[in-house]
Amino acid sequence: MNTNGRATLIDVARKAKVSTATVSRCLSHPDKVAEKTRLSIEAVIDEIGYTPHFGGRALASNRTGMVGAIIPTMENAIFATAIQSFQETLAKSEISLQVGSSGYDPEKELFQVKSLIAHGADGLLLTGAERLQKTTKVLEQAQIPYVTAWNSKNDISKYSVGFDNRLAAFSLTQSVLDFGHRNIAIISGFLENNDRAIDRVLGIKDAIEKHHNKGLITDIVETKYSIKAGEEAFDKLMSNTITPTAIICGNDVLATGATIRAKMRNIDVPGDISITGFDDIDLATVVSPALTTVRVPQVGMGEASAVMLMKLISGGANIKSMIRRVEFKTEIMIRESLGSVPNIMYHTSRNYF
Amino acid sequence: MNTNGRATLIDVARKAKVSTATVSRCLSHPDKVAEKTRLSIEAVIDEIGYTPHFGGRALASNRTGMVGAIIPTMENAIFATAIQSFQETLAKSEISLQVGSSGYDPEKELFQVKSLIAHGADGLLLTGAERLQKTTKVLEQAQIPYVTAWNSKNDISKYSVGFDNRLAAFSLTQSVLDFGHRNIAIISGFLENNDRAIDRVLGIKDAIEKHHNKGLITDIVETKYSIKAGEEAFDKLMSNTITPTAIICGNDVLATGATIRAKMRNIDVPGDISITGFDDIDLATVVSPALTTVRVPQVGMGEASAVMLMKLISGGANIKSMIRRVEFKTEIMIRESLGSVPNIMYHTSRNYF
DNA sequence: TTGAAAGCGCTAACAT
DNA sequence: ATGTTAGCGCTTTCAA
Repeated sequence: MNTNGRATLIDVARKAKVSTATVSRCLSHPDKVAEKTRLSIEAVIDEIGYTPHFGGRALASNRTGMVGAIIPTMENAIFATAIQSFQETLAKSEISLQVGSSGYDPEKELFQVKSLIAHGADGLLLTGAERLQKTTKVLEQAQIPYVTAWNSKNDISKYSVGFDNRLAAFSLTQSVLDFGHRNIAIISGFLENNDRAIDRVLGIKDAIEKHHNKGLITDIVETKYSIKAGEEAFDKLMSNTITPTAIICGNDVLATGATIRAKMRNIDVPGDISITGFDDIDLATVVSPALTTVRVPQVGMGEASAVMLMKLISGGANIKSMIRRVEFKTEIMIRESLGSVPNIMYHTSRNYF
Repeated sequence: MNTNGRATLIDVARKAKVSTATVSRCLSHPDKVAEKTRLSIEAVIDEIGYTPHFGGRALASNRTGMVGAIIPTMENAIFATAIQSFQETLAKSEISLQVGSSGYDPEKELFQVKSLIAHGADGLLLTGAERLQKTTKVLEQAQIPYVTAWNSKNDISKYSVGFDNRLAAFSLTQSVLDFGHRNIAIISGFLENNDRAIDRVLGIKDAIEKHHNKGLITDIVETKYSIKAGEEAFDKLMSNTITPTAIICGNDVLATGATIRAKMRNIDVPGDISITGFDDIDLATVVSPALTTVRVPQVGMGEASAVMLMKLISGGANIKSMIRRVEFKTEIMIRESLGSVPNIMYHTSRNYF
């Protein structure tokens, strides 16, 4: 018993009449201990409810069995789901996960990185490719392995798991153009410090350019990622002098907000206006009409980044030969919220009734 | 430099020409160090990118500045939101959070509890009041402070933050009965090992009993918490010989599934059948018709449990006088999905057209 | 297969 | 205000 009344290795050793070394071995390399010894040690451990002290272990072995992940927020299902599968994959190898959220703020991210390193994370999962120079410096000085997720571009020298946001947005926009839309508005998350959001906007512009600029971006509203913000952005767009026939949203949460507000205002989707999302979370199919969106491989990314990070941590010779980048494909999910451009003639004639 | 090339306190001390104690003090109690000394130490720390080793600190001080939380799953927004506010509240006091998920499995919960204790959690947040005896034993033997959330009953001797699931379900069911419903079905999460789910079912039964059993529970379907499961449960209920006029669901996710499936099958909600949820997450207002549900104080619970846990950890004399239980009120949100019992006459007559 | 003992990096009590 | 030093609980090398 230590001064806090907590059982220690020594207590176990005494009670089992073996040395601390044997108890330690029994825990870390059970196969190197005689069956009989092992059983009696395990009995004692159970009896006095011993759990190894993490600090001692970390100090002696310089490994914690813990990795950290920093995501913008757990409130968006897309991150929650990915982090859940990340965690489940780690748990299979008895690695635990410490989570921090940055709230899309690079300063907060730096703070969390420092905190996780200080707390002995064996490795880190970060969101997106861009961060403060200082953060990168801290990461390198700590020599801590890390994987970035959600963005497979702009990240040549590092380990990353993700998809091409720009390309995905490009494909989605092509579908929108194919439906005949020319006046397109964008509701995006704040672009500053958010490479995923920036890439998505760039992808949209790429597609319009490729169509010889026959498309027009009527407006870009930047706002926070919430349903309410999506609703307000929709209002803003509809109060402009040039209104869009299609709204491309930075994610499903924003698109859901826009769709809800359209319904409130008796604006038909997609009859009067088309709306698209990004991510394909549950909301996308629950809202009515169901959202045309981009399916993002949440679960796959969680698993792949866990596997990559674990390889990086166990290190050794195989690191040089390992895959540094996993790029997932995305899929455009065409659903009801995207339709043809409204026929102006019809609209006009309707006024006669 | 240690063997891993990581900077240590000694490196800082040498470079700053002071003792390790002074560096340590500079980090933990900056006010006890001369301004000048502090500045030069901080400069060195920045220069060589030193971050303190968590294990060493934990070992020496027996505090980690980390707490653990175990929730069933991050995929349900109700837990994600609560855990987010829990984390934000902790972060204000520079306490970090390690999250584990149990998947509603008490064995997994035990595993996570052990893991978090082993990793030096200063305290724990657990979900619900019931757990394996063994888990309780481990918690007590480790003498680790913990708070339970989501259930304010059945937990007299412990520290808890939550609300009365049974009472909330009771009130909700009263509303359902007030609308004239007598044939009521339940779609619940698996009841085994889930005290919140059990309490909700009990609350429903309480209300029906109070109405002199004029109500009838036509069926209880237990299933996992997913939209798809809610859909399938709806099908099951409609294939019974006695069909309900109202379905009370264990949470919003299940209710969303049921509502979606009703729409698919051209069954009008609430015209033909009423549906209620529980939690009031985003889904509840996004699905159409919007769900009548119970608003659960997600953010409040997250904050309150963080505050309570931090008090418990800092300990001292104030523990005896502190509040051991915070019980939040819930609110019934009446929305479109709950309506009057369908008029059979009308239904019959409709067949004439 | 097991034991003895030397640290791992840090904190805090005590000494200066 | 700063330095000295004894551990904190564990792992791991080396020896038996």
